[in-house]
Amino acid sequence: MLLVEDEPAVRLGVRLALERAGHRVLEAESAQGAWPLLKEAEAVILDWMLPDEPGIKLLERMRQGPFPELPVLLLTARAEVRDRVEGLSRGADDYLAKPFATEELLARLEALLRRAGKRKLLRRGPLLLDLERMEASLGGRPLPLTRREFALLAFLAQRPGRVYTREELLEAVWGQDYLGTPRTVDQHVLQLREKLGEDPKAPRFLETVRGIGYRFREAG
Amino acid sequence: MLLVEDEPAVRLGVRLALERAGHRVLEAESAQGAWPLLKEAEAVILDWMLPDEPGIKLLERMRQGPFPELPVLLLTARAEVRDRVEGLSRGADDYLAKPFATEELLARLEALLRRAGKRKLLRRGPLLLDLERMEASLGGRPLPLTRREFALLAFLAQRPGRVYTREELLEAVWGQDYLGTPRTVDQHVLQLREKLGEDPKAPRFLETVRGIGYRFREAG
DNA sequence: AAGGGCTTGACCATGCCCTGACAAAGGGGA
DNA sequence: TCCCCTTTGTCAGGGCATGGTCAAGCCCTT
Repeated sequence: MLLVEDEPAVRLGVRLALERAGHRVLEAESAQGAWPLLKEAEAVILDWMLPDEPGIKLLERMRQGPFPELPVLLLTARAEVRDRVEGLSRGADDYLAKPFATEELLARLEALLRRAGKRKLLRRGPLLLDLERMEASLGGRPLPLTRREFALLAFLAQRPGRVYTREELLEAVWGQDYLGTPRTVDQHVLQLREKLGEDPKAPRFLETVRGIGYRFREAG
Repeated sequence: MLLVEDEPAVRLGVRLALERAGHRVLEAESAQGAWPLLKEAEAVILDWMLPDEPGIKLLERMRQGPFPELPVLLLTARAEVRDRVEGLSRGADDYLAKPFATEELLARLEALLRRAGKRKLLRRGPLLLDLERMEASLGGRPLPLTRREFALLAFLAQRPGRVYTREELLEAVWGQDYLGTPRTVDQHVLQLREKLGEDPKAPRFLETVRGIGYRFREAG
């Protein structure tokens, strides 16, 4: 997620909101600074006015250049119909008028990503699972998980609050014909907890339900 | 029971198996054909690949549309973890890899229906017992119970007003081959009363019937 | 051959469960 | 009413099942 915005206060606010929502954030203060970061980005939040050139100019170069598809959300101080039309016609996928609520921003971004990538994302607080790519991130930082770990975590996170026995987990994640100790599940839970930075006393995500099994903690 | 499968041979085989097991079977060969039949179905057996669109697409539309809860068993030729994760993450309740034994199918379907329908809740005034999750709450607050405590309380709460001897409780909750003092029951009743915040003089839930045993107090 | 992922068995900490002992309460008879 | 016996409440300690953790080995991929 690339954030191109020259005003520090706005940049900080948006950045924090994005990270809270599980995005990894790159920043740039100018069109020039943004250009080399584009190839890292899945989407761009672009200010209309930038110190070196109008954001819309950058957008135009992107569209005619190597990034014809990259989702762009345009931030503008002017909310006039005229600007809106201009922005969209020049290749923005959506726009948002300042001042805006961060929730609004997040919601639009979500919609944008969904429309653009049709990627299936599973978000649980700071934890983000990209089910299509089998990639995970925590608080914006990429989280390297193995296949089993990812599959187990994704399965549990699918229904927060529901408790699964080790046998159910083995069947769902390992396959119905799997033979092996139920304790294997424990081991993977251990690995996951470590990678997730869980406090052994008060896990944020993976809870043990003594005598039964494990569950993903409900939101809140 | 709605069966969505384009290959006639498979469809026939599964259909016969389902009917032998006492299910009424609706059939569809495509996603499009399946849609209007959904509202009749108690559960869906859905092929991953269909002539008009992937079964998983249909599933997605169901989940986001009018059938967020309908149990779905996904049939897939691919048994890879990746597909499994994707399928389950998109809202399937279970999956089965082709080729499969019809017995296997029936067994899973059975489990599915049981799981779907059997979210049994037991409510006794402010006390709420979720028999599936083995979770209890009192007046809206979660009530942490151990396995034994929960089993004992749930058993007594099944029939309020009925008195059980310690021997009956031991047999029902501990198992018929259990050896041990009947006084063990007392201990667990004690624990339960404490957790339930009972007034020793006038218990709201767990009553002692002197000379006989215990009972769950009748409502009112 | 090397490396990483997966699995397993072993060992250890924790907390549940059970028990035995003692205190308290109920109930019947004089 | 008082006494005594039975029944139940309560407490604390120990055994044991359960889960956490570690390390070694297997297997697959590179």
